[in-house]
Amino acid sequence: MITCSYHRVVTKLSIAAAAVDWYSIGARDLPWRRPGVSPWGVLVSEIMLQQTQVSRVEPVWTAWCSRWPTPASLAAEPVGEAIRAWGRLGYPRRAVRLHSCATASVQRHGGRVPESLTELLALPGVGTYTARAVAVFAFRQRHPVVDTNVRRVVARAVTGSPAAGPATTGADLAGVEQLLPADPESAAATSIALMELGALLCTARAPRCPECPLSGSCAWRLAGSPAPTPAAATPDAPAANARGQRRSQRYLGTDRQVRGLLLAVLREATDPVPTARLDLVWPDAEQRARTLASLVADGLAHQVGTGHYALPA
DNA sequence: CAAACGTGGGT
DNA sequence: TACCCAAGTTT
Repeated sequence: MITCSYHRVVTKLSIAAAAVDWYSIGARDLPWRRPGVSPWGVLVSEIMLQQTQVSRVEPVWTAWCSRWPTPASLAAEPVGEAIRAWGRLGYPRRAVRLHSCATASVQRHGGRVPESLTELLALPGVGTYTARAVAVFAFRQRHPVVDTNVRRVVARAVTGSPAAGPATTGADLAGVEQLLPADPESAAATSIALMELGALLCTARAPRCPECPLSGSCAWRLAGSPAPTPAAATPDAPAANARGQRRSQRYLGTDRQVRGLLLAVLREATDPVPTARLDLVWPDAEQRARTLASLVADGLAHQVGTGHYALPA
């Protein structure tokens, strides 16, 4: 009873402390973590890092923050410039939303990134994770910050399961809250450490348990590191069908691919592109028309005159 | 709530 | 080589 819950608290605080200790020697030196980075720099990094590897974000973030060191500097340029600077990071609507974040910061928040969770959540492209990441990493507030890495670390170290279950924001936040020290600064350090641990050691595919500071108390290890249940279908990667046939390709031939092909042409052009040139990137005229229209609807492309397209002004 | 949304890293 | 998965958000 008392002893039991006491040990439970000690264990959880130990997880936080061990992760933070490890972080001081194991963490990467990432540019957006360096002293002096503005809240805007943090916001830019968090948006870029959504579903995107660190190694791909680094050069784009550096160039972006050098060119647009403040929300006002980006808001002063056409959104098309943001889309161009986004390069091949993927999910280019994030560039449009980041430009909108800049505009909103200028119009509603005096040119600064807002500090409250509520105001952050009101920014386009800023959801539960990103709002908390900015509030904690840029403004040092005390909130749980739960991304896919943290969910996996907690699933293994605390719950003992091989992988994180489907995202359940409420329960995930409550679970991590239990691990955080009371002091905001320590809580922030814990969140970054858990994320880094998940990214470098407690990885999804081949975890480096021998190097992990939590391995001694990890519930998953203690249970014998059971393998995850086989064919778990993920949203974007459906498992084999009922007849056991090979799974369908996720990307080739999809609207996603065609959008990417089309947008790449617009991004690299300095002048409006004639539709005849866009016709070259994909043979199916109907799919081309559909995806081009979707790019325009998403604010990623703009029709110029009758037969030309360009990045939006 | 499931599906859509890019592009490439790592094994 | 496949194929999973990556600091998620929106509709």
